Amino acid sequence: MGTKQQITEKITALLKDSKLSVTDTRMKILELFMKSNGALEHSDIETQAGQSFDRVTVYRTLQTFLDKGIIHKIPTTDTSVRYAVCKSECSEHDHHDHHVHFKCESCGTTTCLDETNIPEISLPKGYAMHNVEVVVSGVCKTCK
Amino acid sequence: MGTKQQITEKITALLKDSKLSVTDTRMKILELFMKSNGALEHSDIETQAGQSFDRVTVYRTLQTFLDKGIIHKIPTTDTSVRYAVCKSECSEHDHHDHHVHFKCESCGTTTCLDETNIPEISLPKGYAMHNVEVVVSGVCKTCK
DNA sequence: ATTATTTTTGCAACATAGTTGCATTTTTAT
DNA sequence: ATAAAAATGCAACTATGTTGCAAAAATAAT
Repeated sequence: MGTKQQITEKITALLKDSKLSVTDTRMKILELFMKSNGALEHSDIETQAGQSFDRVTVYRTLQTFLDKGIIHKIPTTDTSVRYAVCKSECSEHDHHDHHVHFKCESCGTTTCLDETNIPEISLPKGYAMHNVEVVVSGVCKTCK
Repeated sequence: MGTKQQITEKITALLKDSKLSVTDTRMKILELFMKSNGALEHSDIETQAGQSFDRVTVYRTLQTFLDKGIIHKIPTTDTSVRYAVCKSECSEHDHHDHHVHFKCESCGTTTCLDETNIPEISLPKGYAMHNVEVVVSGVCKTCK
């Protein structure tokens, strides 16, 4: 995991690589993502960060991270929007998260199963495929 | 597709099979689903039905249909919730929609590709799978 | 067919989620 | 150290979803 300072350095580097200003909000939110073993939604961030920053700032920060390919959204069947940090292969203009997302019905956590590949899906004639999202629900390793 | 009256009879039968009272709202909303070739979200229903019924009634009707296995939700990466009618194999207690959902980036329509099966996905050790959701995005047959 | 019971609907009020404009503050560049 | 650019916080607003309760409609019983 690394020391507090190592994480700080890593986050700073990530922001600079993405040509983003290094601000307290961005640092703290990225830190939350790094620490968390699952995906976060807006409300998680507000809760876990205390009352330290404005709702609007959180919305804008998440949007910025999305734009830069630092985080990605995970599809859900409710109104929540879940975000997770992207693997290094993702970039601003070449965004792909071809891994399986797993939602645990017991603890509610959503995680990215980075090792688990998505098998080929053959669409009917006439359909062009750009992206595939897979969300598996069940019981995770920890809850079992 | 059938005449107006045939559709009405079909919908009435569907409601009675699900042990639901036959009401104007439920008839009209189910008719919208039947007519639509794609998934609908709450706002679509309110728009397409005119101002004829209350927001709250629409929410409650959709929830009822979900409970009875008449419709199912489709995962999205935004805050919208999309619904589509279930195939006949679905029932109240045995709900499964093991087909691929396709979201067209051009026309925005989400459709169920009932013929397209979801391939096996092997999860890491320790994970138990209950359900799989697949959403493919790209360009649909019509828009191509 | 009429009435009684149950269910559904619509309204009001509320709660949560997300957006926009603008002034102030912070960050970065000079 | 200062100027320019970017990010933040606040206020106000829009959209989305929920709950309780009384009125209306649908089903069941007589």
